[in-house]
Amino acid sequence: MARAATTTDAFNAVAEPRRRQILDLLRARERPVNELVELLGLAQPQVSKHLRVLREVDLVHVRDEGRQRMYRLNPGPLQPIHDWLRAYEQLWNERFDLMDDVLDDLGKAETDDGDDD
Amino acid sequence: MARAATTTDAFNAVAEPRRRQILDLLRARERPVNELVELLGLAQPQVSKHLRVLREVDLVHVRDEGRQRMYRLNPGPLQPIHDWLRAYEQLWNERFDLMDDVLDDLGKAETDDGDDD
DNA sequence: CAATCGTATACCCATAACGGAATGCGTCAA
DNA sequence: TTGACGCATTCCGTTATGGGTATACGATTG
Repeated sequence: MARAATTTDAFNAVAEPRRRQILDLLRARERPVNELVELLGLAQPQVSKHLRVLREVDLVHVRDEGRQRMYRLNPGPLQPIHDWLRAYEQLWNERFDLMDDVLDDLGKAETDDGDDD
Repeated sequence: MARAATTTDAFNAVAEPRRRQILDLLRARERPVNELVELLGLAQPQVSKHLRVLREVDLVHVRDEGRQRMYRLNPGPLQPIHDWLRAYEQLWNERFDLMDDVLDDLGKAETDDGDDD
């Protein structure tokens, strides 16, 4: 088996920096492929391919406008990532990092008061 | 070029579901590889390999305890992901999704009543 | 109608992931 | 010391990525 497809979910889709850039650019407003190509400094086919991935995980919506295709951000699928991170958020915000040192100490002290061994 | 290495950053490392599971398990407390193997139902080598990736992006710390290796969560590297998502968080919390429908309608109606074009 | 623009797709290549299986290596027990 | 345990590493095969380049396709223009 290989790595999970980039189109599996937002986690995989967003692991690619260029695709994050694209989403960042679309946060301001919808844009045609053309414009993304210039802003990213990538070749047009690569941009189209990244957009395809983003489309497949529903992170962007497309709208036909003449011969242009306007891409618009759809942030919804990012929410699961945020939800998953929520449980970790407190771990670095609080003083839980102090527990780091405590655990380290315990690890070194080990069987200080235990008669089990 | 291939996909960026899983050890490039936390984004890539946590794109893999199993690795997210491992982190979830380590959130409760530090655990030996052994225990993760049982809880995940994976073969031991695969778990060790996932742990290697997590180590390389510094999402876990290891501590030697006899012939066991205790793995402990280090949530810090997750923060950049959270930071990146912060800009999007408001987009799904607010009523911005209403704008979705409006824009969709505009896209379909297009030049229905507009002589702009 | 032909020519051109804006995009998407097809193809090629180099790279590496992930799982499986075998093995290496340090630690502890008898 | 020999053997068992806990874990890491190596090799294998399959799969798909992401960039490059060429091309196909619909829409607009002349």
